[in-house]
Amino acid sequence: MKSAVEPLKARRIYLLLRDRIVAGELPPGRRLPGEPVLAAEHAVSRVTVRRALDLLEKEGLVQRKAGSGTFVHDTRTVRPIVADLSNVLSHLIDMGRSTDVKLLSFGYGVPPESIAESLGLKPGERVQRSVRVRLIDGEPFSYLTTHVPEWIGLTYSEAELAARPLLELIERSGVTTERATQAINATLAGPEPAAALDLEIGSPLLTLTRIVYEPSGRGVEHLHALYRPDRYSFHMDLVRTGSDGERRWSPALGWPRGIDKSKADKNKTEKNKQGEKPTRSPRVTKQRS
Amino acid sequence: MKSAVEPLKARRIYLLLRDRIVAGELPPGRRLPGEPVLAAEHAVSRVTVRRALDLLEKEGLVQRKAGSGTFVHDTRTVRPIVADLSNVLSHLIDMGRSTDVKLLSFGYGVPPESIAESLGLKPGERVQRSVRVRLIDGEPFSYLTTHVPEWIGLTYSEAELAARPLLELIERSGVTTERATQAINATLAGPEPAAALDLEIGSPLLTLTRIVYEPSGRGVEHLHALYRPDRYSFHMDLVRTGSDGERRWSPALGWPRGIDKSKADKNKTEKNKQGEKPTRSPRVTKQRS
DNA sequence: CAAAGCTGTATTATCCATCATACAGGTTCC
DNA sequence: GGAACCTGTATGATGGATAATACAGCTTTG
Repeated sequence: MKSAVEPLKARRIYLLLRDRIVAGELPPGRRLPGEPVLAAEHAVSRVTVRRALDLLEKEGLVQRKAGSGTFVHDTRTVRPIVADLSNVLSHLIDMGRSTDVKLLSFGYGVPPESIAESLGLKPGERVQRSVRVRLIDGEPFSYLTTHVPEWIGLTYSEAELAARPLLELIERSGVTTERATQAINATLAGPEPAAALDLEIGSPLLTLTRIVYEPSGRGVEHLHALYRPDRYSFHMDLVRTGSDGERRWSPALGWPRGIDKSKADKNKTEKNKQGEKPTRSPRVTKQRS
Repeated sequence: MKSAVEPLKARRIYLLLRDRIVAGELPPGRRLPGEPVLAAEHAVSRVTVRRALDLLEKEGLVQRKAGSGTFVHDTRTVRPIVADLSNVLSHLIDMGRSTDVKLLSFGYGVPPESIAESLGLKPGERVQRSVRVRLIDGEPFSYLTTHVPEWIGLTYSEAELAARPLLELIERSGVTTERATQAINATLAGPEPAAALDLEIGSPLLTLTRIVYEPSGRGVEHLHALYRPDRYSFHMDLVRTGSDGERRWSPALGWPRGIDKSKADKNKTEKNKQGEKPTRSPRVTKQRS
């Protein structure tokens, strides 16, 4: 029979420790149990424990000091970018950080059936396919694969795609975009995304699949996005709506400053809990839409 | 030099093939290249290729026929549950499927600092912590860790928690919930979640962290949820809003019918469940005939 | 300073995933 | 039927991950 492919022991221990760290069970600054102790606890050799700690260190979750110990790193310094549901990078703009785009692949052809179906294409209809990587401060954080019907794709050049948001190019071509559906999920990094995102194969990735429709109902863009979870995540504010019978959460439409708030608030609710009016975040929009 | 912990080759090839399948490059029904061909392509032995195919088969992505070949399975029969952003299982209700809850852990204590901070607790303030697993049709799909201030948690019993939604219990206690923030991300399964969700360690998971606030701004619930991506995903409809200068996507509040339709075709295959009981697969390491 | 920790590093032995190969049995097609 | 595929299964050889052990150098503590 097959012996199921089991993760390496080092990886096992890495995941275990990582969980305890991100769960807060091991708070920032705390010293981890010594390597011999960990080795005994998990019934592995010290070499294996060190491999696990190597991984944690490479991810910036712990910091090792020779002769002293291994300490949980203050992760607050390494925060992921925050995006709202519209995929707008919230405080990216405020902070004036720059994003670059690298175009990995560009071409035309007949798409796989699943894409054709979701775009509502006629059999054999051609699309433009592109693969892009987006970087922030030189570090890659997203891997985008897009499919656009050929008749739209032909209205802009390869260089334009690398320079401007795709949706802007689509709208410039005269198409009106009105409706979209998107799904968020998780997956593991295959070889190409892993290489492009500077990750190891098998790393976790956040996925977003979005299909944009024009009013007639035809699809005009199919986006498959992969995000590094340590550099990107989706945030949103919810408000309780509906009358008593059918209560549920709805996305807050007031504007995002939500995440920053949830963080700024914590200090506030503690110290001065008089209802200070939430300061309208100064919309310093760098105009990047 | 440290030889970095590299994923097993079998896993590598598994991920590669999986990507090509879900991307639609290998459409349902298509025969995969033969095992010897795959082995040559990836410069590995046939045994390793088989291990990769074993994984794909176990996930239902391919179907093997002795003497004939390995075929891409029609994945449309194995679709994840769909939830909107409010975390409401959309057509789950329509279809009359049942969800059960298993309570894995229940107790009171002082939470880790990161939780206390996000709930806005006073130092040393106690919380109720619970870990639950949610199942659909007997299969686990989510692993929920919740922290609730003690004064709220004491208003209901352990049994009630296992039977009713937590938020309902909180509101029953007299607390009004008004606002919440949530973040969606991805991670790898550690030992406990993996066991509870019937997954291998290192499987990808979708995460949702939600903090619910009462009007005064105090946190009343901290939820950390892990979802199996093959059984759960977030979907939403977006509409293009805003005037010309500042166009963006907003969540559509009207009801999703787009996604439901794509799934409405329930070609129930007979391959659903064999009589085998999934309780505990005896880890057969070696077997000689 | 000295003792007791700790991390960093090296060595050798063992175990397991992978390799290379061979063969059995089913399916497809001529 | 029979050739040419395919998957299923078994074998021994090999290499990399892990184990067990030892020691060096640093930090903290008394």
